[in-house]
Amino acid sequence: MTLTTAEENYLKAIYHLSNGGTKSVSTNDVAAEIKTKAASVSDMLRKLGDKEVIEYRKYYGVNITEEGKKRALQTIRKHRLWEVFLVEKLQFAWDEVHEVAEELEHIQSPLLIQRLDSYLNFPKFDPHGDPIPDEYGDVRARPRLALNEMDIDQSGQIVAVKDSSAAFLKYLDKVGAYIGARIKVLDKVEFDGSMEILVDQKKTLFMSKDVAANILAIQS
Amino acid sequence: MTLTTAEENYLKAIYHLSNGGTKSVSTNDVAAEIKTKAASVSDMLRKLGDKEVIEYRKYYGVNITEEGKKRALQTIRKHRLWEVFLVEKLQFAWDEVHEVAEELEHIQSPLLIQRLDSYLNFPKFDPHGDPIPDEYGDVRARPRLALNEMDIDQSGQIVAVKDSSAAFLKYLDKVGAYIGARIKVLDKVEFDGSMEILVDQKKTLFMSKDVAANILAIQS
DNA sequence: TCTTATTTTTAGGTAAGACTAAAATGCTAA
DNA sequence: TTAGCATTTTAGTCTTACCTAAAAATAAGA
Repeated sequence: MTLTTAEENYLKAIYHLSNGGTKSVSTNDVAAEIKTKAASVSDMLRKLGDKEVIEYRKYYGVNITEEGKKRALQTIRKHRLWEVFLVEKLQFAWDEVHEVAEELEHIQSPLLIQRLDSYLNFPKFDPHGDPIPDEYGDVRARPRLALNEMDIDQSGQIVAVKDSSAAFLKYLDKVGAYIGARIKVLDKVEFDGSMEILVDQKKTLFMSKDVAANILAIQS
Repeated sequence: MTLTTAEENYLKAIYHLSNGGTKSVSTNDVAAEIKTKAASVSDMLRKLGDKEVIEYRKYYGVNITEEGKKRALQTIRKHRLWEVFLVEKLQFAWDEVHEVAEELEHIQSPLLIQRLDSYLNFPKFDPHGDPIPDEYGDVRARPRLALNEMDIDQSGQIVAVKDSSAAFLKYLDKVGAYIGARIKVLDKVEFDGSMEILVDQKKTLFMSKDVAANILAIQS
């Protein structure tokens, strides 16, 4: 049973909103995520329920099924592999890749994805630091913490951002932060939570608590 | 003004059937090419006429306009660049690329195509030997002739096939011929037009006139 | 030229995926 | 426990792209 592009997009949205399938999701939430109207979502939920990728009880929101989770992860895998391709091979900036990957992820060809994966050397993370599921939908997540949770003198590496809006990504680029950057916490201001961060052992960066909370790192 | 995927496919079909815009095309021909019904084609022709990419006179078939030609060539350019990518970078066989390229050609991103072109080193021909239009729609064609038109002792290089059906491509692969192969005509049998061809200075190949007529080469 | 055969178009219908407006359901606070 | 509000669903349209069947236009042969 195959899914249309629209169905794949709904399923992906439900997967994300449900936190990887751990909680149920309301019609309105899906509508907001997909930027469509609740009435359209109701229609689609009935269809996805029929296809058994979600469990749908009218008026009570949806839960994603195991099959649905698998499908969503396939789409996410394709999206993230294309992002790696765009950044590593075609020199896209990491704030330019999302829209194009959103189209590319719907190309139907298992062979294509297999070959792309191999061509990119089986990457485990996309340019935003998000993990790439393997072809069975397994994800090997790294423990991460937000920068504002790190203590003074701790070192690590930026691996992801929470808010990956173009605006925030642009801001990071401008101040010289990026996924993969090696960082060290030089100082934390008690009363407002703002921080002083050493980037790549040379540049010093000041950031508000809000910004720090949006940046995820692994410790080292 | 943008075209939908279906509209792009119709336009491409009309471009091909009209021999690059040199003759007009009938509704039935388009229906056969697209594998749809004449009634659906009539609908679409009206729409494409409104968008001024074709000139449509009811009951008299269509002619592609300059704007339409430009659009069709853009799509062909994208298709062929993706084919090069699939064969050169992802190790696809040349009889496996068509379907996937058919999907990839509809991805909307001028930047993507520009970067892909550059990444592939601005190829001028696709894996089937067909020329890749530049971003303005210009094509630099090489003079080619069918193998059966070549004389004994003439040398050249296979650059394309007329019938690029999977069956024919598979057959060529099996006998050891391919786009790019250096060839020399060793013998031509008068009464049935069959030929003996030396491939890559080592392998000798017998082929019927029909097969030879399907293989295009440049002389050297 | 007129009748027939072929091609093409129109008319009317379907399915997907969106929409608006209205009805139904569930939740909460009095 | 029920009135009112928020959420969700249903009903009815719209557009795109397809379909079949029937009508109209063109082309061809006697």
